[in-house]
Amino acid sequence: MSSMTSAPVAERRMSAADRRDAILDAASVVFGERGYVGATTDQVARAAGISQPYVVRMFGSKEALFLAVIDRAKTAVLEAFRSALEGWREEGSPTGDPSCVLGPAYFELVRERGVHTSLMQAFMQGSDPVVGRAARSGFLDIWRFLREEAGLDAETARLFLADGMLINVLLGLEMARDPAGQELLAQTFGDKLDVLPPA
Amino acid sequence: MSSMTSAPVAERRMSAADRRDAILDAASVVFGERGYVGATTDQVARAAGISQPYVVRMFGSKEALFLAVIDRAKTAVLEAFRSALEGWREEGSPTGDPSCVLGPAYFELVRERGVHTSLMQAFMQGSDPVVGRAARSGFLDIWRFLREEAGLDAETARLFLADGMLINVLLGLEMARDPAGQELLAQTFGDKLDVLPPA
DNA sequence: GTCTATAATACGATAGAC
DNA sequence: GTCTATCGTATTATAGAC
Repeated sequence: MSSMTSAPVAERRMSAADRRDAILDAASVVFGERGYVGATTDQVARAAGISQPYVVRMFGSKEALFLAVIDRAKTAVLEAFRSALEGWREEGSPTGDPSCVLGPAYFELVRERGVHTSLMQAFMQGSDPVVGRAARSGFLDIWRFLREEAGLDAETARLFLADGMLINVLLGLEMARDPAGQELLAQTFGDKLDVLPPA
Repeated sequence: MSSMTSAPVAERRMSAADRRDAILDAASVVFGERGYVGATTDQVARAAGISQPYVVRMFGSKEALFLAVIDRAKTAVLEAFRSALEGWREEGSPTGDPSCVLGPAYFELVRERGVHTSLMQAFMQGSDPVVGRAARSGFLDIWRFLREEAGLDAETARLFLADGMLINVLLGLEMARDPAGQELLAQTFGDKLDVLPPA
């Protein structure tokens, strides 16, 4: 009876791999909202429905957990970009600039909660010896993708990244909480960022 | 002999106002590097050359100190913008877009250490009830300046803000620490952001 | 105006049971 | 695979002296 359910839907016991994914899902959101230092392993544990020591046990340390979170977020961004780029190349590629398909791909990632914000929180930890190095490396991976794989020139890549950083900031600010902020969101990105955190 | 020096140059005793400014200078840098939660009042105190309890005594709480830091940073940005805009209007105003003088004004603020980064750290604390509200309010003040005082249309304001956020991120990443990062800086903003933190 | 000493708490991590 | 109990430490804030 208990062995019939195998989908990862809030079970008491999970395989280590499923549990790991569930923790990463929770951690992405919590780190994205509170930042690397501000988030506690206990908040991650509650969000994942398990005990705090188990979170630490699973990843070894808070630092290792955060590194796993930002690596997964970077991978999600790059996979979304590669998929969009491939689709664009298979089709007629109407305009000469692939950034018009990469932008929508970036917006769609907002649905996968915590991707933009956890990455951004990492970007602001440049002074941390370990996290800072990983954050720079992740940012540079995305830069290299834009320049080398997508073939954007430096100026186009800068404009694209700048828009991305503004999106990240507006999410980090939780701009939709403020009435005037909603107006700003509407004027800048239409309704694509009008997301309120569930809390 | 001791009463002859009155400039705020690392004295043992200062007027409350001078000491307050010195603490804010130190706090801007420390908060900018480590973030609101990651920075400790003790780190601020050491950077300011005084004791930790005195920092707290002076501002009441770490939260109040951070609010003072971001308010001062926002004011510095707006004053730099207003000054640049005024100069542009007094002259011939060659192009029709004031953002070409606001950009350089923003870059010059990098010399005033901690302005961009402490603001950015605040922007990523949107989920904090007190700090988040102040951060949104500060961001909206800058947005309103761009739209209403500088007269930028929504699209131009968005592009300008996006560039600003990218600048903030590259500073937060301390991109100049990485060789490949220096190359990125050179390709995107020339030598205007090639600043290494003294630490 | 500024310090030392310290209280109070929150947090990451470990030990060990089941 | 997961929990409870707990240690050690770092950090904000207060009390009180000078």
